[in-house]
Amino acid sequence: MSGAERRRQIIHAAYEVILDKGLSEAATRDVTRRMDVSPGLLHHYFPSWGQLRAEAVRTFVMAEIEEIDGLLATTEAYELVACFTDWMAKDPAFRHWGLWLDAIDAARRDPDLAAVVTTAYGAWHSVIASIIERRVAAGRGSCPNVEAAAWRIGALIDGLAGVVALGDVALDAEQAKGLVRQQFDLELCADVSAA
Amino acid sequence: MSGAERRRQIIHAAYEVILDKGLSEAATRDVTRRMDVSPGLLHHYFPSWGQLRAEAVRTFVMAEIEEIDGLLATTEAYELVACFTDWMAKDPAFRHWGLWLDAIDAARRDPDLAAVVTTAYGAWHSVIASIIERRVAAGRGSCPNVEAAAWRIGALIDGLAGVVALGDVALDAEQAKGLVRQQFDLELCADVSAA
DNA sequence: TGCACAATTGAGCAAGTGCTCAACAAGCTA
DNA sequence: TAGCTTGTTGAGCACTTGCTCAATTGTGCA
Repeated sequence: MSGAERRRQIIHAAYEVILDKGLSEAATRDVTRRMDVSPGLLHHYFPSWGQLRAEAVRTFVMAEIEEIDGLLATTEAYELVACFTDWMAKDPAFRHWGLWLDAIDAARRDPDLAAVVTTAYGAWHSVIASIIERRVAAGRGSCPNVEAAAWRIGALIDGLAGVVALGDVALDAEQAKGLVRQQFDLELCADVSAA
Repeated sequence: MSGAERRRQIIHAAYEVILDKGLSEAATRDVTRRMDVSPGLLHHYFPSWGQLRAEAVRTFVMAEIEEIDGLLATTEAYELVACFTDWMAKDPAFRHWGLWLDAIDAARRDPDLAAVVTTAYGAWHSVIASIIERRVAAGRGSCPNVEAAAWRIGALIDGLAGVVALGDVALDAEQAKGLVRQQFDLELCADVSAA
């Protein structure tokens, strides 16, 4: 197998392991075992587990953002919010948010991950801001401070993801969807001046 | 030293270690080393590290909630939001949110922690709901759906805590404070019907 | 065919993990 | 004083962690 292909395969296996066991409990041997290769192979391609971990998070978090970005690009303005919230809650257990929540948490102690999360956060912020801008441009509401609104919606989703992914009875994916939709409504007709 | 006192001391030491190293990296030996006692002592008081960990999180998270609850109890209605946001951002680096973010994240894989987080989340939700209710009762705004508003504000704060605690330049504590204050304004004069 | 270089192996190391357990110390009761 | 309970010790076990490295395999070029 070629070097580049193997590299990609390792990143993918690492991603799956992290999704299963969580960032902090995933181990190098989990990855090699899943690929059915020797434990040493991993370090032939990646100098350290930390770097592979960050690379795996980067690859798949950015892929998710590109996915929703592409989806929104072919969506009419009046359907943007519905499209966005549907995508957000595509898994009823919010399982695809696990990696992201893990990454935000671990980034506080891992500089490699911090860089990844910071970049992703910027992209995420842009996606939300562009939804608001397109809706305003289409004459469907006004928004006095798009930046602030985008920050609020982004943070709201992260927070909701934490509760829903908890799997408790308190809040399910559908309710979270509703709450985010209402937030868009609040932001798109509000008259609150920026601080 | 009496058993009960020693127990409390261990919980406190565990809390400090967790605050330093994070939930997933903190170890039993860190706790005993910090107390300058033998590694075995810990298991004389707690059957497992997981249970001590959950107990430490429970103790200090509930203490935080009682703190803000007590603070709000002696606050006039028109100052409630300011009091709340000041308390929320009492540390400019949001360091006191680290344990809470850690706990939410780890709770997905740790049933003991899940129970703690669920309870705390309920209390947290009540604190926010009561702020809204008291402001409405004082004639300072209306809120068509207090439950939904409280969920949104709670999740918003968790999400913002994640960004701010990241320590990046993107968003600081003061900005987070402003965003939460604006959210209260949005919720307290909005006319969005519940889903 | 032979050589070179890459990919791959797997034993193994040093460090760290939670936890056990026989032994010891200290204080209280009988 | 003797005995018992309780707090405390620390060596040690079985296991996992990331990572190393000499040895081996395999593939493509000369």
